[in-house]
This record gives sequence, C-alpha cells and structure tokens, in this order.
Amino acid sequence: MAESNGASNFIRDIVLADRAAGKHGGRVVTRFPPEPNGHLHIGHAKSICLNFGLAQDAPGGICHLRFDDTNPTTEDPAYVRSIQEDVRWLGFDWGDKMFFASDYFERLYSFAEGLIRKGKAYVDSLTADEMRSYRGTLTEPGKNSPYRNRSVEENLDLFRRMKAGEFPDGAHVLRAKIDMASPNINLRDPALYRIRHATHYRTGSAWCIYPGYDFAHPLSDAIEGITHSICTLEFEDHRPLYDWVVAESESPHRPQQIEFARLNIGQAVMSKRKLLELVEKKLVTGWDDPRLPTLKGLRRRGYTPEAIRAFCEHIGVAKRDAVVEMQLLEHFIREDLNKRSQRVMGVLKPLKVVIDNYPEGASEELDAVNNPEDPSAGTRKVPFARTLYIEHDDFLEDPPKQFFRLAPGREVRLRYAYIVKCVSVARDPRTGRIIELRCTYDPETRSGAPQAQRKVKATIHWVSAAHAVKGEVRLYNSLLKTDLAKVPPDQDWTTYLNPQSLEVVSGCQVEPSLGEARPGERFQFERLGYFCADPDSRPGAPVFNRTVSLKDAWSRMDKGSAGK
RNA sequence: UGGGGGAUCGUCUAGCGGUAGGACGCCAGCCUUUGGAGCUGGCUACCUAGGUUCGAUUCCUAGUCCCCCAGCCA
Repeated sequence: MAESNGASNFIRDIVLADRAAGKHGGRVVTRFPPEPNGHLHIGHAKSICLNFGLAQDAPGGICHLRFDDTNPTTEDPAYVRSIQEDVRWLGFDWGDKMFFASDYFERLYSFAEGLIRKGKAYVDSLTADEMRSYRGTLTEPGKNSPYRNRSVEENLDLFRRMKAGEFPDGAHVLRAKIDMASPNINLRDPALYRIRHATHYRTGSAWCIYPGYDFAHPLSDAIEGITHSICTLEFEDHRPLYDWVVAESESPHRPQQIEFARLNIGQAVMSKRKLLELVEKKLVTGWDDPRLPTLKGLRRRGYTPEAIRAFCEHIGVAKRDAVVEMQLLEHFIREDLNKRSQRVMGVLKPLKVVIDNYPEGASEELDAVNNPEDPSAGTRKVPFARTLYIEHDDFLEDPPKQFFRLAPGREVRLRYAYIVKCVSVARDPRTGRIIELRCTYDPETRSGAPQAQRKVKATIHWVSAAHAVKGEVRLYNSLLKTDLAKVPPDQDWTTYLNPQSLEVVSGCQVEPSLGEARPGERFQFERLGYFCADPDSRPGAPVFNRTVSLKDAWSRMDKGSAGK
C-alpha cells in the first residue's frame, strides 16, 4: 500500500488529538464513499489519499471503500469496477472492507420505521413544487405541510404501501420532522425516502423506495463504525442533520463529520457534470482522454500514481477555497519521471541531414546513457550513419543572438555522437521550404574519445534515417482557454475549449528500440519531454502521448522576444 | 437579506502572543555532451479599521470581500 509522508493538516491534527484522548477507543476508521455514477478524477484522488492516508497513519487504522449507491437512476456497475480499478492503481487497498449503501437498504428501512414510530418522521403527499414553496426561502421560514400531523399509524401504513409499490413516483415522500422554521434549510423537514420505480443495479426490483444521501450516509457511517467521516465543504450545512440522524438512530457509534475544501485545478475540467458533457458530446475521445484530469486520463497521459500521491500530499488540506495551478501537478510528474524514466531520442519534426564526409553505406553503434539520474540503468547502443534526422526546430537559417543550435556555418554536438558543422542548406525550389542540410563531421570528436572535450554551444538529438522507426506523437495543451471559474454562468462553457488542446504529429522518427514500445511504457525523449506509449500503438508503429514537456529555457526566451 | 464557512507571497500551504517558514512559479548566477537535472542567491504576503498587550497573523470589536445552502442529486 502507498505510504504517506504525514504532512500535517487540520484533519490529521483532529484525528491525532482524538487518538490521544482515546476517543472511539483510539481507533481510526475512515471511508471513501464514491457514488458509482462517474469515473474518478484528481479531486477524488485528494480525498482518497486523505482518507486512506489517515487510516494508514493510525495503528490498526482502516479505510473502507463504500459505494454510495442510493440513486438507481444514475448508477452503473461499470462505474463500480472502474472506481475499484482506479483506487487500486493509485496505490490503495481496502482489504475486505468494500461496502455498498444498497446492502443496508433493509436496515435503513427499519431505522425509518423507527423514526416514524417515534413521531420523528412522516409521509408527506405534497408535490415537489408544493414542497418547494412550503420550504420558504433563505430569509423567510417555511410552513408546515398539511400532512405533517398524520398519525403514526397512518404514516406507517402509507410508508409500507410506498414500499409495496402502491404509489407512483413522486406521490409521497418520507420526511424527517424537524423544524420548518429553521434558519438552516437542511433542517426544514428534509426528505428521507422517495419513490422511484427503477431497477437498481444491485438490488434489482426489490425496492421502489430509496433513501436519500442525508439519511443513508450518516447511517452507513454509523453501521460501519466510521470514526471520522470526511467530506467536502458543501456538506458543512448538513452536519446538524447528519448528527440528528445518527442520534435518532440510537447507534452506539457516533462518527464525526469533518469538512475540507475540494480540489480545484486551474484550466482543468473537474466537475462530474462537465466531464460527462465532454464525453457525451464527443468533445474528447472518452473518459480516458489524456486531456482530462480523470485518473484514467492521467494514466493514459503517462502520469504515475506516485506523482499524483505526492501532489495530493503537497497541496495540503484546509477549509479555504483554493485553485491549484496546473504547474504544480506538472512539477510532481517531472520530478518522478526525471528519476525513473529511460532516455531515448526521438525527432518530432524531422529535418534530413547528410554528413558529407561520413562514408557512404557505413554505420556504427554509439553508447548512450539510459538515465543520467540512475547509473544502474546502464547504457544502450544507438546506430549512427551518414543520413540522419534532426529536429526541425533545432535549425535556423538566420538565428537570433540567443539561439545556440544549428545554423549555416555553425557547429553543434549530436548527442552521444560527433560534432557536426552545417555547410549548406537545400530547399524545395517550388516552395522554398528547407528540405535538407549538408554537414561535415569531425571524426575526432566522437563521444568518449580523447578529443571529444571540445566545447560547442549546443547538443541536439537525432536519429539515423535508415534505422529509425516512424511513429505518431500526440501533444497536449490545456483543454480550456481560461479558468472555468471566470466563465459567466449564462455562457456556454464549451466555447472556451482550446482548439489546440490536441496536436497530432505524425511522421515522427524515433530510435529503433521504440518500435516495440508497449502501451503504458514511459520514456524521456531527450530535450523534449516525457512520453508514454499509447494503447493505439502497433508493433513498428508506436504512438506516444506527451505527458509533459521538459522545462525549456529557450522557448521562454523565444516567447519573451517574440514581440520585438 | 437568514444560516453555515473562509480570508497569509502570483499560486498552494505552515503558524496557535515573541524575528512570518516551506513548496510551486519567477529572476540572476554556477554547472552541464539534454537550453533537462542539480547547485547558489534573490523576489513578493498576514483583507480593513479600531482596541487589549511590553509585544497581535494569532485575542476582542466593528466592517469589507469570497464561497456554500431554497433536489424527491450526492
């Protein structure tokens, strides 16, 4: 199971204090309670890391995986499988503690009848619209429903008949009898059960009434002996109701609800509703589109669970609304991949180079370091020959002062190979486009040779034309042109999608070993970034997703002077 | 407007009456056969106004601004 480094936060402090005080017998039991109606995203990862992390920190602590499946109309077993897969991938283990709120339906129903017997719940027969108007507003108190004083017998009878399926959807609802004048709207007789003639993916047609969140959640926590029930800020108002339900259930367990601020990331789509919209309108390729902050998307993009966990640990846990910059997430994946990824050379936009003084038909194998950060990763051989491809961006016919790379008459080192000098430029007579460079090489400067020490301003990557494998590279940019928080609510947010979020580069030339790259394998393409082989790869025709670029001092300078 | 929360560098976050710290980012330099990595140095913050105190980001008072709540969603 993933380790946690124990960065302090206010929730950890509460748990620590509770343990020290012997509250809950010193035990720590948390839960991660997703509704199986969507796929997990990085925001869920924050909650997962928090809940599982808290449990790991405590001796004997445990974190349950509980599916909060109380709404049959939106839930699907495919999501249950997906969520389990993603939590495991992130590096957490719930052991045998996987539960479903739907498994508690029978007990929840009994609790509800108990509430009715105590006169703490009643069947209301107002329509949804009527109920809304009876509820009052933020500033005016609500009014009691005319059905509020039904007798216990009548309520019991009606509730049982609701369960038996005698009424259509919406005909009645079971409500808690609390206080229609409460300044907290959640306490104005909240709905506990609604009629829904729908097939539930787990209980089938056994039920036609389903408990709501405010009833099922606290009770599920109590049933499971949850000690700390951690949720997001919007449920803060529900806490009095949560406590009311637990107290009325007379459960010996009194879980404590604690709220924290959900994760927001600038220029990322994080809401379930919007993610669904993107997928359904086919504005992205699917839930695993690498532009999405879903766990599946991040995985396909090449993110590691370790990087995501490190990110979640470092963003902290607090109560103030916050928007974390995407650069922070990128920092953690770079940091992780820098240490562990194999270096390779790949040319995205090839420019042909012929080494005039290199013997025709000859070739040699040069030693390349697999990972300068990890000597144990060893070396590999890369083939060198007379005709090469270099990155088109590494050549400029009329270079500005700051440009260190190849230009007419200039020298650069070819990584792991020789120093070459550009002697001429060939262009397409029709389009004027540069199609080929002629260079000469200095045989004395082969990497590792005594004369190789000669300094040149730059080292560039390359591949041998005869040996290279053709591949496709997918470059990703922000899916959004702006932070969603800045988009006026009356506007269609999808008009802010970045048309350049995906750039497919075909005709890339990569070093031979990459022809057989397996989906999910990660590499650093030297000088370019980290790349991950996509499932669309075929033998001899690899496809790579750019996880994140390397930091690039030149592109920053280039942009900085673009206005001049 | 009722209720519930929250305000600390550009962005996250620490602090619990005693020099406001860390990370990302940015800037400068060193180093470098990745303009990567690494190293060094620098940058910028306590919402406002009063009060208590020898001393306030912290305590008190009054404001200001931001977020959430009127689903038979979670």
